[in-house]
Amino acid sequence: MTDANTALHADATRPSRREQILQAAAQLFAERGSRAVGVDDVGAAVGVTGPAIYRHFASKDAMLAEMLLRISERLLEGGTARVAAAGDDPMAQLRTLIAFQVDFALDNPALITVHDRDLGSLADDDAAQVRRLQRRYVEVWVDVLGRVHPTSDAATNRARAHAVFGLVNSTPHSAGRLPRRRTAALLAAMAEAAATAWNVP
Amino acid sequence: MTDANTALHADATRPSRREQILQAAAQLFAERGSRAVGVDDVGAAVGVTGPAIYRHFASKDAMLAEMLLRISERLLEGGTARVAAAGDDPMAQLRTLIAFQVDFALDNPALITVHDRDLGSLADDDAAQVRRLQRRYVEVWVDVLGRVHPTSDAATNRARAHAVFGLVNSTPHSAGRLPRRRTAALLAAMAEAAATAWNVP
DNA sequence: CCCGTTCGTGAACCACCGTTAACATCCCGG
DNA sequence: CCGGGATGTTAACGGTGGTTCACGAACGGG
Repeated sequence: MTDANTALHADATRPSRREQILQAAAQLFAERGSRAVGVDDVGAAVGVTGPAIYRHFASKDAMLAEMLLRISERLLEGGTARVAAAGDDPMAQLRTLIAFQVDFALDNPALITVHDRDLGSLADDDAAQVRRLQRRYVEVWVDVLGRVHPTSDAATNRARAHAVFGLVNSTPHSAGRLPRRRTAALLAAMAEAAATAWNVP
Repeated sequence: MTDANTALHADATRPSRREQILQAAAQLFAERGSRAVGVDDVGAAVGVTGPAIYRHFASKDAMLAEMLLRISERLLEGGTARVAAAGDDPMAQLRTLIAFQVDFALDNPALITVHDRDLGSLADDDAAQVRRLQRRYVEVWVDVLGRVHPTSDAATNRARAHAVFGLVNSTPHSAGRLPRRRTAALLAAMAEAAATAWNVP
């Protein structure tokens, strides 16, 4: 009871502190790398001292784990939902997937950065779980790409998917210099051109 | 004299130990991140103890600095050389640039990984110098892209360049699963398609 | 043959950082 | 009004890891 009540209480009246911490930590982790960021830094970013964090997270690693798990879940969930809502046309599915990934990357450049930089700083089981989710998300892309390129094998389409991710996830390197609308349109056009490139073995 | 002799001696008869260390360190840094790798790890990877490294490098940071500086220099140098040797045709220039970047990324996935993950772990002046080199390399691309897309402004072409880098530098995520030739061809085709995508503001 | 340089080792030093413990404060429900 | 849980604070502990030091061995040239 205490457990459920606590959780409810925390999640209902307090989307605050815990989320604040996660968000601030994501920002700091993206800027300097999780290992270079101290617990005190994260605390300071939300106006508390370092050890206060342990009232909300079991450990620094648990913070990172929850962060990465959430990202992977959001991507997988959003990706499958978009594809499901896109009808049967493979190109339409591809375009929604691209739009989804572009939006996510533009909305959360910090999460994108942390997502593929600090996976290695995770405990083995957490890392494995994140990788499972990532793999499933990649498979969503591979399925769609497989319908766009019926003659390519899965390995090729996996490489294609990773290449498109790399393209879209370049936002942390080029963000802010261009108005968001233009960046989104540019990335979407480039991603579609890359994903549908035809003169390939 | 001592200095010159030492340097000559070291570089002539000994492309060995120092280079070994840099290479092993690059590998380890790419796998776990520079901050997660101890000097003992690097030493062990080349068959010596940790402190032995200080016979070859002033500090762990100096190692990383030299590593990143070399990468940036090789990219800038190679890129400018290729463009210069490619004649006046913008598309030919773009294709050599792409081929160059693809080859580099496939030959040195570890360096690619470290290059944009551990820049933040560098002393301010070293980081600034690396960034200067990076920027000049990007400008090489921006110039070429500017001739391919005469109606786009420089900011757009910078975003384009970063997107292409992201695409090509996805090799660490998808390497090994496909034969190198096929990966190279695929990435080159995708990169060219992305770089020349036309339906853009 | 011996001196100095190079390269390496093992031990010790020291700073940093994640984590825990002990103690305050605030606030809400009975 | 009062007791307990949630939330913080400061101080301290302990491990890790970069760096330095004092010393040894190989080795090439005068």
